[in-house]
Amino acid sequence: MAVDLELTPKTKRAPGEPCCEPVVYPDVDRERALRMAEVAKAIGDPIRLQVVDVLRKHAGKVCVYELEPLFDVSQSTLSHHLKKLRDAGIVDSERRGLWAYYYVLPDALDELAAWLG
Amino acid sequence: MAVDLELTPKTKRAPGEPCCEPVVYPDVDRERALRMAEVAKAIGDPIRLQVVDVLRKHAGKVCVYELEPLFDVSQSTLSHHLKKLRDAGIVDSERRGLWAYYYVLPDALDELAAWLG
DNA sequence: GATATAGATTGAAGACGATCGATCTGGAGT
DNA sequence: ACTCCAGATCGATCGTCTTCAATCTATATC
Repeated sequence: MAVDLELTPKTKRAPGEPCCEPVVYPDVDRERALRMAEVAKAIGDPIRLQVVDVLRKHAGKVCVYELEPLFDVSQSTLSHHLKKLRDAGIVDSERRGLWAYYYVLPDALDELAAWLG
Repeated sequence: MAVDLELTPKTKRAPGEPCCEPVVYPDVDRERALRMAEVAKAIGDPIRLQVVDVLRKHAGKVCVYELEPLFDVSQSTLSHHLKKLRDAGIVDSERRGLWAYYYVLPDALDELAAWLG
């Protein structure tokens, strides 16, 4: 039960059989991982992913009213999804009269896209 | 609610003020959205994202034993995260002796990466 | 066979997410 | 002023996620 202060991992391994290459650290640091994971999580729902797809293809602005019939969820649920996308910094909206126009923020997906390769 | 087959939206809009362009359909169909969202959700956690990053940078195989000290979570939590990545089809593992070697499956991230641009 | 170890699984806690109907808000039309 | 409508928010339900300690399962060494 003696404590081993060597550079080797916390317990001995089978002699003559190295486990694997030396310990490696992630190239992506925790902050970057948090940012990218937040974006990934936001598009980690099929409805939100399709919403982003529609908004991207219509580079202009699309109002929630037109979005609604495309998805098989209630108005409040869609509104909730849009809020998630807003909170993740992927989309933003602009109000004109009764309608709210949504659009994908430029560069919002770039870091994740670049990491994915 | 299913997509409305009429050309006009379900209620009248303010006269003289068109809401927006005609209804558009997502280019990404539901099945593709489900597949991509599953992958996005799997990397939608900072630890899992960093795990994938380490495994990708070390195109070979890295065992869980080497992975453990890199992350500030218990062994069972890390094992659980690895299972999520396996279930999402992002990584796979191979057992050799006591150790389990993980690697990112080729093409696993391609569809999402391509969609993100 | 006995013991140690890498890793998966289980069970439980608490936080978080998706969804809905109902309600609230604030512009527009009458 | 009153009504109507697009959209946001609220409150509730129910399921999933993250996390841990504890246990189980193979494999390796003695």
